[in-house]
This record gives sequence, structure tokens and C-alpha cells, in this order.
Amino acid sequence: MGTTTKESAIELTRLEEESIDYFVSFVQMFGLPKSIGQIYGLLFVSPEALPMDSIQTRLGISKGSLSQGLSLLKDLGAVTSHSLEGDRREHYRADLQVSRITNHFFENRLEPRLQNGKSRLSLMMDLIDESLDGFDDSAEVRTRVAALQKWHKRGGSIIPMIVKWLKR
Amino acid sequence: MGTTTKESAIELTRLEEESIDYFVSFVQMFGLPKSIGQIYGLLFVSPEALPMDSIQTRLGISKGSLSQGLSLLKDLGAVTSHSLEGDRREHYRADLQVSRITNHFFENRLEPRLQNGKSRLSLMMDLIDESLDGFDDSAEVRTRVAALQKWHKRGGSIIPMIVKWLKR
DNA sequence: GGTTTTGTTCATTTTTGTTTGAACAAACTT
DNA sequence: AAGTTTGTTCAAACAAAAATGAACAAAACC
Repeated sequence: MGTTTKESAIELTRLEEESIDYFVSFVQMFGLPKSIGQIYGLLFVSPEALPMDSIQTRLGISKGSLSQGLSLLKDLGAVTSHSLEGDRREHYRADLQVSRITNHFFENRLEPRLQNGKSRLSLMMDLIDESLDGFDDSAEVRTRVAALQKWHKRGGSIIPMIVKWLKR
Repeated sequence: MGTTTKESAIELTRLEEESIDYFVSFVQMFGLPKSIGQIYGLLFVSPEALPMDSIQTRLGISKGSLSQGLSLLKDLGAVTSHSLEGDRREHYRADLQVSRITNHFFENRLEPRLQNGKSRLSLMMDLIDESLDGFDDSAEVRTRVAALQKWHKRGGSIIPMIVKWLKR
């Protein structure tokens, strides 16, 4: 049940600590801020939905971080909010679908850059072809870029598969 | 062939610029510093191996960054160094295997954390089981952690597949 | 309508990560 | 062996990202 300490912070249970650590490490793999992991980690092992102020005192993070973090997690679909009878505050609950977080990584971080990269590679090919500056080894470079193009295409095609695999 | 400008920096060809941009964006997907992408991008479209000082003037980055960057790229196996006849300087060439960079991400960033996560999840299970604090909904939490454990295992098993797919 | 509670926004601060360059070391040159 | 070239290391400067908290808005309560 967690023991009370100091005036402002409430001690976390051992389980909560582990969960938080787990998810902090998890979200950091995907370049998300620590606070996201803390919030999700706490909610993940809370059977009841929690209101913001309670999350704040448990984690000891600022209202600002919390608000932003929850809003991102809601956008991802990793957290849902619920209004409880006779309580003005919104209550937040973790959605089990952890893959929402990984999807965010694939879809927002990887996909757009791969897309952008694709057109850039075409351009590179064009540049090689139109530069007839008697380049002896322009062929070598051409081969390289062609190989990259192939690899790039392959990488692009594997991502949807990974995403599908991780969901469900 | 690139036109000369100012005294210290040599203008990059259009192709070099594109390649550099491409790889900067690429390495940033995996949380590597920009300089790594610049170096690799330049080498990728250089038919001949380049010495450090030449890379430095082309990119306009510091000797320190360069040395460190090249050393990381060499560790990854993404760049090889060669000594040329009658030249004291080492010359660096990009290895075509771009996947070395992604492997680094999977093997150094993801794998260890997944490993660490695995034991943390077992611990969480233990903590749930040994806490007999008459918790009505401890079952619910147990279910959640079990689901996570399953998902985690799945994620762990897919990584070697991805790595294999990306190599060659 | 005024007051309180709840939640968001955003300029500032803090933290984290990257780059720089000067000091150093090692290897080659004469 | 003294001087020169080449490359590394690491403390300090700088830049980028995240967290803070005070000011603000919106809704609920009386």
C-alpha cells in the first residue's frame, strides 16, 4: 500500500519502482523523454485510474511535464482518460497496448525520414548521371548509390511488417 | 569537381551535399550524432579513400569530432582505414554495409535493455506474488505484467530476425 | 457573479549530449 | 636526436532537449 514519507512525496511501492524503471528504459530506447516512461510505468501497475495530482505527488514531477506527458500518451493511445462519478478530476489509466509506443517510433521517427530519403536517393542518381565530368570512377559511386537504394527499399518494406508483428 | 571557395573550406559537390544530408538524417533515426552522418555521407560518395585533414576541410568540423567519429565508424565496421604508398596519412573509405550502423542500434541500444528488462519483469512478478496485502485487484495487475512479459519476449525474438534481414 | 478546483501553455532553467581546440603522444623524416 | 607531421584525448564551450513553475484558461461549485 506504500508508506507515507515527507510531506510532499508519497513513497512508491517496490513494484511501482520496478515498473517505472522498466518503462523509463523502454521509452528511452525509442527516444522519448524519461517522464513519459515514469508516467506510463506508474499507471501500468495501478489497478485504478489515477488523477493528475496523485500521479504528480507519487512521481514528484512537475505539473507541466505531467500534463504534456499525459497528453502525448493519450495521443498515442497508450493511456485513456475517464471521468469518475462525484470527482471533478479526470482519471488516467494505462492501455495494455504497449505497442502504441513503439508504433509512434516507427511511424513518426522512421517512416517520414525513409520517405524523404527515397527521393533524395533518386536525386543523387540523377546528379551522378548528369555529371559527365570525365569521371573515371563515377561508375563506382553509381554502384554504391544503387546498392543503397536497394537496401533502402528493403528497409522500408520491413517496417510495416514489424509494426504488424508488434501489434497484437 | 567542386569549386574552391574561401581559404579554409572547400565547397562540396551537389552529390556530396545530398549524400551527407541523407546520412545525417539516417544516423539521427538511430540516435547517433550528426557528425557521424556527415563523415559517412562524404566517404560514401568518394571513390578514393580520404585522409583526415581532407575530410576536415571539406566538412568544416573539428579534428576532435572527426577523430572520434571515424573511430566509432571503424568500430562499427562502417569505415575501413588504409595506408597508401608514399603518404603518411591514413586514408578512410566507407564500407558499403550500411547495415553496420543499424546493427549497432539494435545490438547496443535495444538488446541490452531488453535483456535487463527481462529480469526486471520476473522480479515484478515475484513482487506481485509475495505481496499478500489482501489486494483485491492484484490479479488485474498480475494479468498486465504477464501480458507485458509475453509481448516483451516476442519483441526480443523479432530483433535477431530484423538484423538478419538487414544484413545482406 | 465570484470563487475554487483542475488542467494547459510557454518562457525560463536545468540537464544532457555534442563539438571544439589545445595539450599531448606516437610515428616518421632528415 | 631535434623537428615535423599525424592522430588522440579530454576539459571546457556550446547546443539541443526536457523539466519546471508561474501565468493563464476553462469548467464546476456555491
